[in-house]
Amino acid sequence: MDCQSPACGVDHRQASSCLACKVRLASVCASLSVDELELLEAMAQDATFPAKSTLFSQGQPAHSVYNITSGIVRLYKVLPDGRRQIVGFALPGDFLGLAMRDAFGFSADAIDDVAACGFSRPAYSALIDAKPHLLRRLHQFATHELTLAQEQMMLLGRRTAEEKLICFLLTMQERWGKIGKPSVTVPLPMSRQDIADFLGLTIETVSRTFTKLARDKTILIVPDGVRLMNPDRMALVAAA
Amino acid sequence: MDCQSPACGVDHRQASSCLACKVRLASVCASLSVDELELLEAMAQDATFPAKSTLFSQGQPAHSVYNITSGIVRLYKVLPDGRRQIVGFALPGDFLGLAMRDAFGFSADAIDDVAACGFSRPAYSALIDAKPHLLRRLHQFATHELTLAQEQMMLLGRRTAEEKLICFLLTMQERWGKIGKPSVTVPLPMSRQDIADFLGLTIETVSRTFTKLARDKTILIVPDGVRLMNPDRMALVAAA
DNA sequence: CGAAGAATTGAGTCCTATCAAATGCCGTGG
DNA sequence: CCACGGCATTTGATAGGACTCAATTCTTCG
Repeated sequence: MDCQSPACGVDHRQASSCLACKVRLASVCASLSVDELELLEAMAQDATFPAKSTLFSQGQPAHSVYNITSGIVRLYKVLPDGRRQIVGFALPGDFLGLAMRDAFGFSADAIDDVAACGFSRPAYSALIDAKPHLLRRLHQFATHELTLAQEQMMLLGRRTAEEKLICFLLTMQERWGKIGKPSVTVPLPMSRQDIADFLGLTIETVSRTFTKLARDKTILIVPDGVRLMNPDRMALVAAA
Repeated sequence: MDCQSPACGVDHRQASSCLACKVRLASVCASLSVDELELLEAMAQDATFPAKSTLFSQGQPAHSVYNITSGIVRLYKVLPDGRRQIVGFALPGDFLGLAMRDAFGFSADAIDDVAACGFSRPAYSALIDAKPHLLRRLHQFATHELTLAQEQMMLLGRRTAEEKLICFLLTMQERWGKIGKPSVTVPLPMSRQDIADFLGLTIETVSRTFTKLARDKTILIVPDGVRLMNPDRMALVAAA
């Protein structure tokens, strides 16, 4: 893997055991057998990205794909005048490299310290050709992402600021829950600006809406997150 | 194929020749050999849907997948209170059935008269298992859809009404162009309400924006479509 | 020709954006 | 330990773009 980012710390030793990988069962790798995992380890390059560094940028040739193993990544597009839309947050277990052809269609920044399992495009292609069940798994991931994207279109196009924020918090709770941290306290490592750019709002509106929900006793704002004080009422608002 | 829709006219004869299919090369079927196409013909069910009829509804068990061969379909989600978001328009060559698990995640209506090539889920699954290159093709389609969805998120979250409409018109021009109808006159078989629900606007705003663009001499409004009088200026606005 | 639906136009309002200022939060260094 | 500087966040005041409600005009089609 030729790492594109100056911030990228490539570990040129073999990836530490895939078998022991904490996110394996939640990732695309869940479709692989023990033998295949060993094969994978030989091809994978562990990479770490410090908080606020860039994994890759929109338009850059897409040399690698990544499996996020820890940390959180923001995926975003920008217009020439600077307007930014975050198209998703990648959590541990998520795969980066579905929606790109030769060049990346969006940029990706590490929000906190991120560890990822990288594969060069050639290695990735070879792997796909050799392992149809891996392709099936990738396709499952792609269709799942597509479903999420459609849900997000509904949110962006038709929901109010308060609904947007509530849906976002419930979605994050569910996503953290799926990777082993179910709790009414939802970690929010991203900034208010990130949340705004994900929900199609301004930072001020996000802040005001947080304040309003806190006054309502719907949520409790805690350092780097929120506690959901009334998930049922929130679910009612989110109900699709 | 058990057709779910009362409006659906299933043709229980074999599909008329896939080889002669006008949209084959633009569809998922482009990945198949002549032999495989013959196999496909045996499994496919031609179906027609009159204008304004429903192909399937959100939440309904997904028994079939479809290849659109003619006409245009709107794909949309609705909230309990009636707010609607169109997540896409399916044109000839497009495949319906990527983003669903057991149930359809969105509804689909024929806008004008639609012809489709239907496959039952079991037949579809069997086909995927037997033909890895078909799966690759489907995966290509899925990632392409994902890229479009991300572009749409940018549009819905960060663009103004005028930009939304301009981007929409250019996108439709390009899509019609790809299936063999390149022209500065862009057919718009869908209603203003459909366009509004696709762009996250109201019908009034869409109408006003059309009028404004026409006054600017940027477009010329014609029956069931528009003529782009200044594609360059439009492209400048759309530039991402 | 007339009815019904679709689209346009008009007037006024509201939600969210914008501009601006104050407050809070940390990490640094005296 | 605490003052300071820089940044993120919150809060306030105002403005504006899109929405809402309402009426008119245009199409389509029996």
